[in-house]
Amino acid sequence: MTERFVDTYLLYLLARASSDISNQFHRRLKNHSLQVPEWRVLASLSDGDGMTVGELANRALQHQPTMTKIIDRMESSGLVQRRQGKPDRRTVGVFITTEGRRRVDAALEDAKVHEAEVLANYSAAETVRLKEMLMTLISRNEPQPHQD
Amino acid sequence: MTERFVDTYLLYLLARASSDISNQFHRRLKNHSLQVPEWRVLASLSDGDGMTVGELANRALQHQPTMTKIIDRMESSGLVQRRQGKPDRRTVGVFITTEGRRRVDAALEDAKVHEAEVLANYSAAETVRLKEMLMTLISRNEPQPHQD
DNA sequence: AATTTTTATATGAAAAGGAATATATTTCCG
DNA sequence: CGGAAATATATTCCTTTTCATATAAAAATT
Repeated sequence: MTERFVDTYLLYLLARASSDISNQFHRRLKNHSLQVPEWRVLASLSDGDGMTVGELANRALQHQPTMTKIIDRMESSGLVQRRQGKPDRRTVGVFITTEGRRRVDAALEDAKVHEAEVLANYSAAETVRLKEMLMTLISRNEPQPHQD
Repeated sequence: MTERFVDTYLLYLLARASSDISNQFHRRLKNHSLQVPEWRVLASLSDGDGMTVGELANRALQHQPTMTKIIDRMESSGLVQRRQGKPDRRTVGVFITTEGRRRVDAALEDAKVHEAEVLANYSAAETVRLKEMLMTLISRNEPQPHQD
């Protein structure tokens, strides 16, 4: 078993940790009859009062045209609703429906349980430390507004 | 700006950090005329002597049928080559070609430079600590062999 | 105020991905 | 040994994503 470049490459470690642990949870989503993009949208909408398509795309780490289509499908299946809200009439507000909320609530509980399991071997202090490191990494690497 | 569930959710922090930082690097890949899956495969193959399709799928965090198709495309464009190697004749070895190596070498240098930039504000000790935490997280959450 | 530039969302064609399954080979176990 | 189960890869069909661009509204410029 040779030592390979990617084994200590930060981007690989992040991608592998994210992928492995997310996949664990995604298997549980089946119990809630939710697809991954649906979960991401509903979780984002769960504790605010609506977001625009663009905000959702950013939150759910998707491109904007992808999010438009995800919202199309979720609107068809009654999980969310589009509604003009803001004075800026270019934006489109997306709101969770009663049915959407019903479906996401159980998944949210499951997410908290799953997170606790993942962190079961960590002390509270270690958990905080881990999350702080990730938040620092994120804030230091926020996407720059596009420029050529 | 309300505090939302996902803002402190471990899976979200991992996905966001991975996504933001990976996207930074993926923009640089264009300079090397490499697509993301091509980069992942070539980086995986760069310092060994061939891997099977299954090993590559695992390394590159892709499903096996997806990897089969990635290899199809990369073989067409001359970056890798399929070759039976092992005694187990079910497996198919994938090897980097001279052209593949030529293309990946510059990208590898760039990856190291980029990683150094991302970690510029971290001391050596902090860098080690961050990577160790990720490696621990990974080893504690390795995918279990499938069972029903 | 009219024109240009930027920003937010949507659309359409092409590419990629995913789930289920087929095929070939190997391993397991009576 | 011989058949059943398991494993590695490929294939098929269908869904989703991506890239480029269109459209509409707002902001900036003159």
